[in-house]
Amino acid sequence: MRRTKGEGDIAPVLLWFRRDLRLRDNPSVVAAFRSGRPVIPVFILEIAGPARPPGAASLWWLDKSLKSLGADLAVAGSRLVLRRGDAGTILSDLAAQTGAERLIYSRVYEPQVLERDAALAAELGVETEIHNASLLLKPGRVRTGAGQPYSVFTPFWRAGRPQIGSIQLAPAPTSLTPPAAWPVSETLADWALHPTSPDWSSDFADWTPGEAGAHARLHRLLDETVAAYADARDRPGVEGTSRLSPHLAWGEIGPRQVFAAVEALEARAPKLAGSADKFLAEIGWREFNYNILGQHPQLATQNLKPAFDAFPWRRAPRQLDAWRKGLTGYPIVDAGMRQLWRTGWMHNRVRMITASFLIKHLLIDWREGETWFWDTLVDADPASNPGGWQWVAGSGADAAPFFRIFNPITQGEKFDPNGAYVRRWVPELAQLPAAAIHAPWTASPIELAAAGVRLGETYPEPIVDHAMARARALEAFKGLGG
DNA sequence: TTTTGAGTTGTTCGA
DNA sequence: GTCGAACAACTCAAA
Repeated sequence: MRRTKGEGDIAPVLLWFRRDLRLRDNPSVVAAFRSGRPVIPVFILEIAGPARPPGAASLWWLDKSLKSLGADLAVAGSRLVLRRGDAGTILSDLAAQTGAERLIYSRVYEPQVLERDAALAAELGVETEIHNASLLLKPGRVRTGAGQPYSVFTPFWRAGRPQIGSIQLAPAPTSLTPPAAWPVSETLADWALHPTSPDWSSDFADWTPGEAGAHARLHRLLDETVAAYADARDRPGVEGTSRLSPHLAWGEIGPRQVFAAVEALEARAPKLAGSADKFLAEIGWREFNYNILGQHPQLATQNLKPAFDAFPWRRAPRQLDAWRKGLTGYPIVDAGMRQLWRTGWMHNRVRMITASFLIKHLLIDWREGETWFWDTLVDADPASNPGGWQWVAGSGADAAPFFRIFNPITQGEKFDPNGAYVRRWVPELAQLPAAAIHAPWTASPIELAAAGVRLGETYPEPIVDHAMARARALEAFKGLGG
């Protein structure tokens, strides 16, 4: 039903939340607040939109994040209107119902979404105001001396970081003017984003989706993690990483906020700068991957290097299944895959090991792994996830050379020396001595018996032999062109 | 235009 | 045990 505007009515603005689920330093929120008009915040769950559909773990996160945003908006005297369906139709209906004359939102930097949004803005018949809430450097902005986009990380970041300039963070508005009447909203319960029968999310409890949880992680990073980041980030058995990735993925915190906070810390504590720069480079990789995605919209499905199109990937459903379930017989691989399944997240070092194992030891198409990660990671990101997989495969930008094949045994011994990570996620091996925990088949029968391990029964034998697999991969990848 | 140095994260082998 | 070289060749980016 169309509301009739009376004398003195001020047309409200529609504030469309997307992957910017925060109030602090959100340019769209600031713009809506400064408009001086009533604000109607809305989130639209697009079932068949242009965006890559979020996986199950991402939807688990979204459920909590929207709840948190709704609560934060309530404190500001506002609400979050939830709708499901086609964004164009819903926004058009909302504008008609509420008399809104302006739509404010932040870009989603997936090329297909950018394209649809441009068409949507043209068709909607209301003024649109578009902001960047999720990147430090807009894709395509950083250029080489010859005016080309970068495809190698190090020169990209060397050139891009100084272009970020000084950052003035915007606070959250204390209040948002409500409209005279609220449009109808669906409920999160309607959407059923939280899994049931079975609820596989019982071990996701360490996460606190939402803006407050994001800032708690940031403060922990600044107070504790950054100082030892350079080394500790490689130790999966230690809390050495920021764990900001899922918060960044949904925009509960923006890279500007993280970058500014870490740079401020570097200024206060120059001794930390080396370690902190290592962390900032990870933020840089996120930027870099969005830069690549902007140039290659099919990053998740097409090899960046066409030479890989001819690669003879193996079809090995049972091995793929063993990989997904964490039953490969290589403890560090299995620990990673189980951590992913149980918690929706995997340590970065172990992501490389498990990805390398799938691609190089099993010769299974990187897209199989990318798809699995997309569905199971709470931080699944449309740029970073395919970018990372293509990097490991060697088909991507600035990719790893083909002969870099991670040895799952030595990687385990090097980065999980006492086996804490394996013991936690592969409990059937927990009683093995450290010397054998990354290669249980090397343990003596006495050690195995004492640890209650029966290879092939309580824990699998390796599904491939490392030396054979390495030689096979070198042969297969040889001559693909680096 | 040509040249040059460099390139996220490794492994293995032989001295 | 430690160390350096080989593992290929290519492409990028800047001088």
